[in-house]
Amino acid sequence: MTVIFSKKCEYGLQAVLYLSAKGIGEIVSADEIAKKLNIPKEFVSKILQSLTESGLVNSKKGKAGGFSLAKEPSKIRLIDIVAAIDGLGMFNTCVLGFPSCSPDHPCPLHEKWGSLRSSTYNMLTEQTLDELKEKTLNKIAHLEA
Amino acid sequence: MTVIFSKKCEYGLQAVLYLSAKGIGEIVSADEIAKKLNIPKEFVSKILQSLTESGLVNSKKGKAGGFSLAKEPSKIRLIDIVAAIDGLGMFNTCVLGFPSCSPDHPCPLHEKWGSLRSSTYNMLTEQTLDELKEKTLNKIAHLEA
DNA sequence: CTTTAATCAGACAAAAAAATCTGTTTATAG
DNA sequence: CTATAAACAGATTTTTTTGTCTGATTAAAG
Repeated sequence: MTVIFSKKCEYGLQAVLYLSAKGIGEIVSADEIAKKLNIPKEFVSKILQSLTESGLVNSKKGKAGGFSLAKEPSKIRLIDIVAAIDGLGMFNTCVLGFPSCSPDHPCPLHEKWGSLRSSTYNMLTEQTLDELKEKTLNKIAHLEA
Repeated sequence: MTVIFSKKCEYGLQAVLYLSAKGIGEIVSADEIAKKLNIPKEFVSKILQSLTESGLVNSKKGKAGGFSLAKEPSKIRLIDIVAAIDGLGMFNTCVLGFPSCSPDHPCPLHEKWGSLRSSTYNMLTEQTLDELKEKTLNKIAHLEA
């Protein structure tokens, strides 16, 4: 099987969307996130720690501590989270794995894939957390099932 | 890092494109493919064996043996190779990893990603080996570098 | 018929990704 | 102050992916 984002990145995106749905400044524990999203607690905790280092998330230690967004949701783009976790390699390496793929020695899919990849990149760059809030709330409402 | 296709699938696509570039019916050894494409020989050999089981490739044992396409290049689509190696999971599982993602309980990216994914699927379905032959030949000509 | 060069089969090894565990530090609440 | 609940740090384990090795089988060529 193949996948666009690593599991780490999927979980990271889910967690950040969850944070944004709770409202700005709201502090949420890794435990709550893990339970609601059905993610291993220690794992999501690690991911949020790394996003804290990246400056996308704030953390507060001690009792009643947890995580919150470090910026306004309108200032956090999906690509920022992807870049922090998976990096942007998928947007500049050859889809067929040719190490030597370049505009002057393109692989057979260079153009076709290039344009799809750009569309994907643009989508992730345009989508900010605030724009997704309503959809995120809807989704979260149905997670109990 | 993330990736669209697994290494196995990348190598499989490269190898099949290589076969198609050599002309229909032409038999090529795993050794030659491995050397030209800079892929571990045993690995590409395994991949071609599996594609043989899938009916996309023919194999011939013994001296002067090797692999060849099992169908006309115009009848082999890229999606066939992807399906045989990586499966089609990436085209029907949630991009954010929500197990419960569906049209009635969509994830926040459901529509936007869905349309990009369809475009990708369509591209892989439309592209057959014969259509890529010229580009493949060009690429192969530059692999020595 | 014997040598050679190939696929094939299946175990094995190494590396990467995903997940878990153990314990420490920190801050709040009682 | 003390108990508690959280992040934090880092080692460890498990699983998956990637890659390697050994030998058996097969077929062509001399």
